[in-house]
Amino acid sequence: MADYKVKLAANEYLPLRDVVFNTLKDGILTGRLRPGERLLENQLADELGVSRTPIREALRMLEIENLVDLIPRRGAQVKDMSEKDIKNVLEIRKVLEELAAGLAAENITNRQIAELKEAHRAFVEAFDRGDSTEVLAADTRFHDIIFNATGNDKLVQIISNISIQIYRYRIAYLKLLKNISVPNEQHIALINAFENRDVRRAKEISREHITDQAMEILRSISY
Amino acid sequence: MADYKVKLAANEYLPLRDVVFNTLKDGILTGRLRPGERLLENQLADELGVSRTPIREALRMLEIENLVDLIPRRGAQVKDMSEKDIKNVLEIRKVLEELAAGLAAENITNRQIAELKEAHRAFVEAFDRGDSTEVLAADTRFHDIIFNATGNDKLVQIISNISIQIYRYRIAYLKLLKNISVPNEQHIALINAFENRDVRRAKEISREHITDQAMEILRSISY
DNA sequence: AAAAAGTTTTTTGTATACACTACTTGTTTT
DNA sequence: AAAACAAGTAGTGTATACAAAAAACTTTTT
Repeated sequence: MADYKVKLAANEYLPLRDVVFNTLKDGILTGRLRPGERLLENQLADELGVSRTPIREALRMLEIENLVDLIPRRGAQVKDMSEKDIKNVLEIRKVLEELAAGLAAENITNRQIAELKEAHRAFVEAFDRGDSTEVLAADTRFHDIIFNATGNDKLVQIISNISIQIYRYRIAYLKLLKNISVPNEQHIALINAFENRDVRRAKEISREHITDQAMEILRSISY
Repeated sequence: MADYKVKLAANEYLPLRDVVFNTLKDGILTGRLRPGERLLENQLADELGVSRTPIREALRMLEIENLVDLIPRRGAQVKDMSEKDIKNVLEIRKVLEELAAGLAAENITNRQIAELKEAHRAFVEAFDRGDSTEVLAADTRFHDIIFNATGNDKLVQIISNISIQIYRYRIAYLKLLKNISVPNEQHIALINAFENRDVRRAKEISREHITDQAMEILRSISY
């Protein structure tokens, strides 16, 4: 009874490489580390209070995750994305989200639909409060529930992977969002389609939703 | 004039981590390293004649690439895929290949169409010779030409990433392939759609092609 | 003053050392 | 004989050392 704490502590172990990986990833996603910025091993090691070994391993992981560019003997830098890259990613996201919406409509549970409603409520409420960080968090949660409802783990992973690449630009777009009515209606319509297990309609709304969002993101980056 | 060799040599440099990464990747794809097999750092270091450092970095990369599983303090092993995982991947591949076929129909050059015909010719010829390795190589080439014709680098990368995960099982399927007439007709019809820049038709055939292939792969693994 | 050559400094690449955890084997206890 | 315990062994995690290349800075040459 008293040893659950010990067990928890045992599971809390994370290799330093993963701590570094998460720290750098977060830094890149939030924009604290800017595109093009050099990532010097010694400097990072000093800042994070570890040796170069876990830093280097984390950089290799970030390279494969497409968050940093790595040139042999030259070092690493935060990946920069061109407008074309963003367009390309959004194009992929569109078909994957559509696939996800269709699968979710087939497999979603009532419990998950309730969670979806709750996430949407938080989304609207955060927007009214003007809390753009929470707007993004709630929106991400809303979509994550859908992905998990697909029952396709690989899809969850791939969408999360490509979403991460454009996360920075999605923040920018949501901060500029003045009117919530369109995404609001789309979320409600999507929940509705799920309640009716209407695959065709869920795909249709999803496609629309991502297309609209893509247009807004692209507009917001070409200031 | 004489220094092109020097220049080549200069560009030939690859860090050991990348050499190790490529070696292990190839081993996993060809099946020399079996699913579930443990990858011991010391053993690999001895076999490849390098220290543990590049081995470890390569293992981190392979983890993110989803080719190995990595449990902290326990080590790495070649990733095993369940039938469900394979189904999941094929489901994703279907929509991405369809997207690729549509984009390719819009953007493909006559030069690329010629390459496509050549790859298809090699495919048929290898099949007639009973050379299943070359069948797979030619088929891969055929699809790679299409991906590159999309003009969407991110798509190329993601499809290659997920294709790699099921590469082992695609080999098995192609080795069992007794009759080439269906893929043969589909390839020809696809080339035809490209020649006419017929987006809708290209997508349709692609969907069919991958659906058929998926069914065959799934049948071949559930012996 | 600009270019070239040489020198120092910074940074990455690789190997190695040591600590600590997980596993194995053998022993003791019941 | 099974379970519990205790070495001993093998393996991963992290830090550090040194080599080699790239970058920055100086000096020399023109």
